[in-house]
Amino acid sequence: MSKVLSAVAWPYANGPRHIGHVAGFGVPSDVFSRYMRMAGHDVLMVSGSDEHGTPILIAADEAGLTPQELADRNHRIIAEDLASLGCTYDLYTRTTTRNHHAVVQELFLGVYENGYFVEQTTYGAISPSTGRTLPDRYIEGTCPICGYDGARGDQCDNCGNQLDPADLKNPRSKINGETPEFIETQHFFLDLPALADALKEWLDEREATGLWRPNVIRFSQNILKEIRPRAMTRDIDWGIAVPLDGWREQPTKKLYVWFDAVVGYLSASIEWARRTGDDDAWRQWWNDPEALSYYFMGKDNITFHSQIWPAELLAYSGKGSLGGKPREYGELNLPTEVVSSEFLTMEGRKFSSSKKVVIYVRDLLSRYQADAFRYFVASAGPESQDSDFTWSEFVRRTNDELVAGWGNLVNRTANLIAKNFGEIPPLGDLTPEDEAVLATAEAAFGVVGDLIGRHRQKQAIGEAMRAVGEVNKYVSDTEPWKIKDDPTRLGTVLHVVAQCVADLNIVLAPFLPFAANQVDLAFGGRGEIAPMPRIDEVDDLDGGAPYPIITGDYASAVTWQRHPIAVGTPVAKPTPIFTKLDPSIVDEELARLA
RNA sequence: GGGGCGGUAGCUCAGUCGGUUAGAGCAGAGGACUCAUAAUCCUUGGGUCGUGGGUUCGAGCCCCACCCGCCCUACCA
Repeated sequence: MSKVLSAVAWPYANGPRHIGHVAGFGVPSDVFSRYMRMAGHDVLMVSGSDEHGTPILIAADEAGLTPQELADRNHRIIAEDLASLGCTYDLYTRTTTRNHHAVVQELFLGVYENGYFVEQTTYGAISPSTGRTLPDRYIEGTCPICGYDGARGDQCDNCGNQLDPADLKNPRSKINGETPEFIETQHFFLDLPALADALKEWLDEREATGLWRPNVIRFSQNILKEIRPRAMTRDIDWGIAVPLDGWREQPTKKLYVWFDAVVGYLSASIEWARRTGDDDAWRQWWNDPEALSYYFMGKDNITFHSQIWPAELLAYSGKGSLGGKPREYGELNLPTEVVSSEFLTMEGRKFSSSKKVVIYVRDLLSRYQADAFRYFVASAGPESQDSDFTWSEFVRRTNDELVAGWGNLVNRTANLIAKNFGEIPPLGDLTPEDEAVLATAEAAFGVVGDLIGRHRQKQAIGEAMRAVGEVNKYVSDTEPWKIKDDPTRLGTVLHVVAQCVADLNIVLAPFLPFAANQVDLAFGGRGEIAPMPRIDEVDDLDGGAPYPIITGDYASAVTWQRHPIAVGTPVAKPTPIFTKLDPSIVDEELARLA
């Protein structure tokens, strides 16, 4: 039994999230966390909405809202979506809480006092009308190399060269068309070179475990080679103030959104502890070197989780080449594992909200079962390479595997028992094939659990479904419908099948939590083996505005082992648990994309 | 441009340290069964492992070059 931190990527709140996002971090992190709880570990699963930064400012301007209003709206939508998916966060919060601001500033001060910030003057573009930084990608003009007129400040899409926005001819703001002003501006840079040795040591140690996905560890080691200081402040009026005299008062100097967002893992843990009434409870996951931490994200975020965030933690803890000592949070644990997924594409194309190549989470969940989507992601998601979501494949996986395989096994088993006994019959003498199928079902706990623990969820659910197939085969082989004149043998067979179904239902529960409860209910249980998250409306702990969070009581999760079924438990004729999809939905959904 | 990942059956993918005849699911073909949402079970056809070289007794796997897709590299997040 270990302390396990499940640190889940923070969705950016400039709009609702699409299914590619939740396929990358949402479903895998929940499957892992559910399993680890069932296996007896003490899991703390945290995340929240990432609400600062330029894109939110721009989206708010376009919508005629303040950034806070926009963030409020999207935070609620994203939280509802994640809860509907069944994601069991101990706390899903947001970055605009006063607690988060205070924790970020404490981290900043720790890093600052230990000397890991350097002040540098840079030359950058601002919008003359707002005084805000104009990020390179929001400037366009004529490429100085090829003369293409639609070049962005960071790169020319025509010739592919990387550019400096100051070199663009006729530069203009993509936001409002005005000519940017180039000014000198002071910023704090995180002294990554002073942390490089410590980062390398940590990565080497992690690599030696052999547990990280190869591309993640290789990529992480590689970016260490060209390490340089990175700006951690911005000229922007939406973000967290720099907690230093002379900076705090400046309305357009804020911490870089990425400095702030990754601190969310810590601030959310602290907020969770404060809400439980034990203010220091978070320290069991952060200060104890034995505690484990797993970070779930898409591959575009690897650099922030295997370099920036560990660097912040090392700097705060005083473990870089400049030394130093931690402040009140003490020495903080570095990630045990950065679990990065690849990308999901949509009918062969990249997701794009503007091009309408998109399926929002809530649209999908309004028409289909959350478990059907979770099954698709677990069995066909972008776990270790990019994968493609197509509606025809979604229909096929749902109908041919989930409904026809697992759903049918559950259904035929409950039907046979309801029809012949109305309750779980007693077990008679066991034949070798009875023993074999029981052994297969029980072995699934070890096989599937081990694979989930090693983040091989595709293989894990494949093994679970293979066991489902073997039980289906057992039913066909024993032909219980032909042995009605031998009630003892019939009862034995049906008891064996019911036990296997109960076993596999637990094994599948991390993947299919909604179905797990329905199956449990169908076989006379209370339907509570897979706990569900809830949304609470809470007050800000430090006097800010109220907001919704995801939380829940997950202690009741069934344990990861065979629970012998009780003879005499009533079993009624079931209603099908999974909905079979009409193939015509493929055309309907494709029409929505056009 | 630089770094990285990938390309295996019609589709989606697995393939450990280089080792026998390259696997699974689905789709296709044939059969069995009837408890079950026409579900299930059995049998079966299907491959130039992106291309071209190389190393080796032996290459899907290692090396080189090239083609294609994707990610990172940027003050997006």
